[in-house]
Amino acid sequence: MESKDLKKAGLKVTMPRVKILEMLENSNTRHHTAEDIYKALLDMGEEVGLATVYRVLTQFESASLVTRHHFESGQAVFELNQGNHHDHLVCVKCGRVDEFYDEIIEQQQMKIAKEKGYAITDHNLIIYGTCAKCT
Amino acid sequence: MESKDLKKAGLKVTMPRVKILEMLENSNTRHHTAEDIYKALLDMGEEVGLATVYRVLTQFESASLVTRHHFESGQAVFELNQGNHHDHLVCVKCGRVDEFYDEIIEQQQMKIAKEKGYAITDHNLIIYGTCAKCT
DNA sequence: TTTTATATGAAATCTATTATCGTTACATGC
DNA sequence: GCATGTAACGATAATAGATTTCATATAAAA
Repeated sequence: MESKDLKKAGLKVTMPRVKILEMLENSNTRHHTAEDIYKALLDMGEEVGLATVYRVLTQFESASLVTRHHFESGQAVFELNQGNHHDHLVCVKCGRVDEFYDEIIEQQQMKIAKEKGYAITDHNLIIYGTCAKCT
Repeated sequence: MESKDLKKAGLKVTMPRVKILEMLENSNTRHHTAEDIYKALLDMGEEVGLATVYRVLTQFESASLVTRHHFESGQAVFELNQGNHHDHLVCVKCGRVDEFYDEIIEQQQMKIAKEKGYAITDHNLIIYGTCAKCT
């Protein structure tokens, strides 16, 4: 039941919010642009405005329900926050996105930050390349 | 003498290109938006169009004279390629930017890309945190 | 020089996103 | 269950960053 998540985040349970959350949860891909979500909802016969999709995604981000990624395309990509941290591999040809988590890199980052006198709050690692299909 | 770099890159030696290169080399900050560069040139009394700044930066990127970074803000940031690859530490409080290079992380990235079937073209690692002064 | 291809600036265009504003609908109290 | 105030909505206008267009200017080859 998603409406609990919305209430918990201090957001009124409205049709667009529920539909967008549902769409994100039921989709088989994890990364979506605002435009993607908008079109998917239209295809499902839902009447939602594009402005609302942007608004709701920003609210979801504030409520830590989704994460906004800035890949190289110039358009923001949104991902549902379910569980663990991971980083991304992005194909520069077809746009495919893979995920990975590497303990060694994580630890190395901690070490570097410590050396430079930083207290880590977050980090962002994107590897760009051509995927197996596009090579 | 920068004109050699331009010729080497197969670019005609024109006033805007020379001025932009000079500006990047003489600036005390390493990261610039296109808009920044445009305004800096105007302040120096140079007549250069914004479109030209964008065009030239893109050409410089193709020629590996500069690197284009996509930070959180969504707008592109350009950095002169002088010497070696490095990644960034960004202070979330004061905006300070430090640089680092870590061989272990570099190698680990290669390994991961290989495992996932990717041929790396580039990567982008930003660690966010609070720097020593802001802690 | 003269020529020729390339680069330029100004303005138009495009794309992603945000703001505005009159209308609609959620949820709380009656 | 219904009224009512507040928050959210959708359509559209506006903005910001970046790119394209096109007539003109200019670097460098002949």
